[in-house]
Amino acid sequence: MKKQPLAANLDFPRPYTTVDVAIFSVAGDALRVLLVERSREDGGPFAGCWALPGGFIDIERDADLRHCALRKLREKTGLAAGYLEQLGSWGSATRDPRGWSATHAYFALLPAAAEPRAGANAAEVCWFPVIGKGVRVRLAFDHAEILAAALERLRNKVEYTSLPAFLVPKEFTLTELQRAYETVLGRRLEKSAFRTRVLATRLVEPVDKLRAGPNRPARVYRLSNPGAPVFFARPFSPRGK
Amino acid sequence: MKKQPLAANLDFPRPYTTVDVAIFSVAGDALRVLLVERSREDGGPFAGCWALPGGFIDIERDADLRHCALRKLREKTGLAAGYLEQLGSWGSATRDPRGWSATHAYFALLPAAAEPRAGANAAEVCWFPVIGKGVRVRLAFDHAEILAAALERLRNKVEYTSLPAFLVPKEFTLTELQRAYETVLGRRLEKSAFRTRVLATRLVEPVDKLRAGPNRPARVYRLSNPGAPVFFARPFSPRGK
DNA sequence: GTAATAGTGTCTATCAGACACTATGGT
DNA sequence: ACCATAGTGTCTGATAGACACTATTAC
Repeated sequence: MKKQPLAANLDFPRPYTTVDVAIFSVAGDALRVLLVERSREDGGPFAGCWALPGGFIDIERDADLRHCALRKLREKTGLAAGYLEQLGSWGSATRDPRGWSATHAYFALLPAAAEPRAGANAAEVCWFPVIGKGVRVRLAFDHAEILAAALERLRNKVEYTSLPAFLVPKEFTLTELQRAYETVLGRRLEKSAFRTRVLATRLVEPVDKLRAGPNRPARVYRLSNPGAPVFFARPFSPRGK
Repeated sequence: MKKQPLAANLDFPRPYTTVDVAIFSVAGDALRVLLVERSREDGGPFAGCWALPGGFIDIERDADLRHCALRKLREKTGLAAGYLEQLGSWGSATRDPRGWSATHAYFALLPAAAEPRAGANAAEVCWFPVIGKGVRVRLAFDHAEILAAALERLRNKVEYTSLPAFLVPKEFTLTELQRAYETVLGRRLEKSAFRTRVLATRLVEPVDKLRAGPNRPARVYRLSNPGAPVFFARPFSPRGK
């Protein structure tokens, strides 16, 4: 049985360590995810392939994993995330052809209105519509698997949390919020049940504004506590069983 | 703006990478977690301090993160886990005094009967009762935080999954299963509601045995699908709101 | 008034919790 | 017969979904 290495001897090989972020937003009636095109010139693997934004941890600049994820997000979108959650980690001997590597994956939600200024390397960044469990292009590394996990987590949580509130502008009507839920879930919800649920929690609070239109104006709301999501007691419709 | 390193130049500093496992089981009416005492001789940090079992990834032996976690579990308990789930990852410049490090944390559930043979280094391994959000001893690194997160995840999931079935021997009565739920939750459940829920799902199937006692014998059950946990449509009692 | 969407009230099926009841073996 | 625990039946309160109804603005 092999002993743990001594403190004086920490020079055994270590995995490459990266952070990747699945960044979602809604446009119209579609959920979309931000992807970057990998360089064709630096000789790295999966050249020209689309991938989740991410990269190596910079131990000089990143105080911790979350800060690293926030930095990736900022560099690609120029925006602060409405919501950032750790998704999990993927590590194996084979996921990167250069050797044993592990990535810490996050997922982020951006409000619809906020169009990313597409940071430093604009041409390489693009929104892709989500179709089923992923996107139509082949992704680098195991990013298809990570994206599928992010989508599963997002869709699960939408059933019993207020996460879609982070996909909507700061001020919104209840109908707009309901549309965000429906876009992520891929199915319609009952207006009455939706409003009852949302208003029964302390999720939103009314703003003293009305949204005009060719009809009765809608009350405008904002999040009561923009920092943290709300958990509902039950999912939207009984599943499983 | 700093560029990603070229493929030819991957020699920039990388974080130390470890895997840690919070291993739970029940004994009597108490939930307990397995801890190891850190060596006082190898000059490593937190000497003599209790810690979650874990250590550096061995890129020669560990095919992936999960295998690494299974290896740690096997080395400390000599047992295969009934359940092993990834919990999350913790990484920062300061959590390990030796430098930037990241750990991939898992949590595992062991059946009550299975007493660990306490692997290679028996004297250093010990079960500690869980009290509130952790244990009574000070833990190394940020392991108190990781343990608290594991407990929170476990207690949350117990509300709407069959996880406690992995804390119970292969064959069990419904009352024994209910006790496992109650031990983790820290509160009593209604017998009738509990049985209805458990039997309504395909969680368990009867074994052709009875458990004798100074009373009416109880039917013995086993898991229908020992591989995967079952998710219930609702938590045990409405929370939140 | 009409169109269109905002917002509310009512009914019902479902189900968890409560609790009392019956069942069955050991002594 | 009695005890202790296994296991079941019934009632009730809460609530999500369904759906119809009212409200309010632009035109």
